[in-house]
Amino acid sequence: MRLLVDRDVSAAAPLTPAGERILTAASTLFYERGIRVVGVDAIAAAAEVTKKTLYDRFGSKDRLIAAYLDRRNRVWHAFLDEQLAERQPRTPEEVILALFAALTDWLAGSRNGCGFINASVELAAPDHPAMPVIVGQKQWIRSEFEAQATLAGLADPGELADRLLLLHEGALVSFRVAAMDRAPEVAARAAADLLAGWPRA
Amino acid sequence: MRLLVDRDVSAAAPLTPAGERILTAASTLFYERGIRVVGVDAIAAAAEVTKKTLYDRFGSKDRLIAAYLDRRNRVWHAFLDEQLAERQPRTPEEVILALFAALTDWLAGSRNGCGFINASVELAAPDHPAMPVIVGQKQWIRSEFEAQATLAGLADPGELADRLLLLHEGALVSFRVAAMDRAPEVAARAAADLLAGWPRA
DNA sequence: AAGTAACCACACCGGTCGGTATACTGTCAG
DNA sequence: CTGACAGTATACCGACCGGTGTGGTTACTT
Repeated sequence: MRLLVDRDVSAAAPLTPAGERILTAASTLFYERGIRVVGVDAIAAAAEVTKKTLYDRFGSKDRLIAAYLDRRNRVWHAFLDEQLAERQPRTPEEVILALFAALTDWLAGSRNGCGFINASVELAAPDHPAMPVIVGQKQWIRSEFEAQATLAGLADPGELADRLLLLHEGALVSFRVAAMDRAPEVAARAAADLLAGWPRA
Repeated sequence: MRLLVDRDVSAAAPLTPAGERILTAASTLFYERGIRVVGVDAIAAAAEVTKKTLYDRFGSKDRLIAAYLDRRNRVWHAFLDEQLAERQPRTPEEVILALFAALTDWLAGSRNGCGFINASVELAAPDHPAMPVIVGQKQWIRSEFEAQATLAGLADPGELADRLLLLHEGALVSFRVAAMDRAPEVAARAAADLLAGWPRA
C-alpha cells in the first residue's frame, strides 16, 4: 500500500552552494525562533554569506520564506515515504494509521509544533506568496485521508477525512500550545477507534 | 447543569477611560492583524491617546499583550456562560456538546481562529508574561471536559478529555489554516459520536 | 489652597528592519 | 581572451520599532 494523492513533483530548483547554505540556515532559524523575529542579517550571518548574495539568490525575505516552506513540505513528504516503507501498511486503513504514527516521530525532538501552522499565523496576509504552500499542505493530507477512505470502501469519505484532519491538526497544535506531550499518541488512538467504528459504504 | 471547573475569578483591574480605550483598540488590532505587526504607535493612534498615556497605564507592550489575552479569556468565559444559559444542557454530556456548539458561534464572523493559539505562536518565548494565560485557557477547557466526563460516570475521563481537546483545537486551527469553514460543526458531530460510543466506568 | 491622578502635545532616543549601491575577486565556458 | 556568473566586503538608506523625557492642562479630593 502506498500514498494515493499526487503531490507537486516539479523538481526543486537547484541551488548554488551559497544559496543552499542560506536556505538551510533560514529553515533552522525560521522554525526554531519564528519567521518575523529572525532578520535577514541573522540568516546571512548564520550562512556565512553576504546579504547581497542572499538577495541575489532569493530576491526578498518573503520569497525566502516561501522557499523555506516549500522545502519543508518536500522534506515532510520524503519523511512520510520513509515511514510508509518501514511500516508496510497492507490496507488503506493501515496507511491512515501509519500517517498518524508518523506524527509522533515527526514531532520528536522539537517543541515548536507544525511549521506550516506557525507560518500561517505569523504571515497572516492571505496573499502572501507562501500561503498556497501552507494551505496546500493541509489540503493534501485531507485529500489523502479521503482517497484512502474511498479505497477502503468506507461510507462518507469526506466526513471521515474531515474528522481525521481535526485529530491530526489538533495533535500538532495541542502538542505545542497546550504542552500536551502525548498529543500524537492520543490522536493515533483516536484515529484507530474512529476507523474501527466507521460504517462501510 | 453548569460548568464545574473554577476559573480565576479575581476581578479584572478597573481601568481609566483612556486605559479602557487603549485595551479595546489593542484587542481588536492584535486579534485582527497580529501581535507583532501592530506597533504601540498604531494602538495609541487608534485609541486616540498619547503613547505616554499608554505607557503610564500598561508599562510595556508585553504587559499590554498580557492584558489583552486576560480580557479575551474573560470575554470567552462570559460567552460560554451565556451559551450554557441558552442551551440548558441537562446532563454532563450535554454540557460538553454545548461547549462544542458554542465554538461555531464563537468563530462566526472572524477568519482568524483562536487568539490564544495565534498569540502562542507569535510570542514563542515560554517565559513571556502572557504565556500562563494561554496555557491556562487550554488546560481549563481540558479539565472541564474531564470533570464533566467524571460526573457522567464515563470510563477513563483523562483519555476522553484529551481526545475532546484534540477535536476542539483541531477545529480552531483547521478553520483558520486549512480554510475549513465547517470545522466547528464537524468537531461537534465528532464529539457527539465519541461520547455516544464511549464506555461507562 | 494644595495635592494628585489622568490625561494632552511633542520631541527625542538607540536600535533594528528589509533592501540597495558600489566596487572588487575568483572561476569557468565559449 | 573575454564575458558571465557567483561570490566577497562595506557602506548606506528611509522607515519603523519599543520606550522615555519634558512640560502643561484639566478635574476631583483632602
